[in-house]
Amino acid sequence: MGKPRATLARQELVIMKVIWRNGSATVRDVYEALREQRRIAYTTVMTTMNVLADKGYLHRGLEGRAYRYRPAHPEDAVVKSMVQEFIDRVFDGASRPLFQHLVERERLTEAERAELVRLIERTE
Amino acid sequence: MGKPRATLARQELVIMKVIWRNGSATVRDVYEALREQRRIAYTTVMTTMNVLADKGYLHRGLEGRAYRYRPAHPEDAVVKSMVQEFIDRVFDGASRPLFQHLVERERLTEAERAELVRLIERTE
DNA sequence: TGACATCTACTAGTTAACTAGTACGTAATG
DNA sequence: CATTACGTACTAGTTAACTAGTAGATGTCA
Repeated sequence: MGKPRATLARQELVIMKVIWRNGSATVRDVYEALREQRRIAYTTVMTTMNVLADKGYLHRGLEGRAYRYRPAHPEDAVVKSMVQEFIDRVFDGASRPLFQHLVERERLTEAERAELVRLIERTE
Repeated sequence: MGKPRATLARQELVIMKVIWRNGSATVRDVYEALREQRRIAYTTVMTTMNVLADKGYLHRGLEGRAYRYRPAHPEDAVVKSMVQEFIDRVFDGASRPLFQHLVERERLTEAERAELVRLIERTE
């Protein structure tokens, strides 16, 4: 009895990225882009894009005889909510542990550390 | 044709957290813990814990007439790989954008900023 | 105009995640 | 010893995600 999740699934996010990058896209546009990476059917892309429209992530508008899909929300806002969901799910809402993981994740050079500090200081 | 994912699903993570917190646990232990939050069947917990054992996240050992489950990997290591997977999936492997989101995510007080800077400086 | 390309709508099959029931064995207890 | 409690094994149903095929409409072009 799985509960309905209005979140972006793996492949849905891949498709959204293409559309965000292009500003808008047709099924064919996305199909061509995905085809460069792997084998996938045109109809698979179309079905997923219609799911995204149903979920409210995309708006459809007729253009000639094909539909053109536009993002309903800016990438930044959607990614932000994904980060929030991840923090909630994995760290019970606390962002500090994630910070910790990030700074420990990779060996930071002196320059990179300085860069991060600057990033923090700069933010209001 | 979904591909097999050896990742921790939502409810699986919830259960792992209980077991990490306790060091080890029986099905009943986890069942009792989850019951405090919501309605769930004993057998549901058991099935999921056996899935976790199958996936290699838990080891089972008989104790009396019940099994005792122990984490196969420390929480830190598993969470680390989850962070990595998230960064790969959402930010195409770049951790910087995630940093950016984090520092912008919440209004940081002066003290919190200082805390973060200290965290960065402290890390080797 | 006939063949072919292109696009949508509709249908449907697979896997993972999640859920829980039934059957059955064993231990405890009156 | 009969009943109850508790644990596992096995089965199975639902939803979301992912995938792709078929049918049919329409446009294009030789």
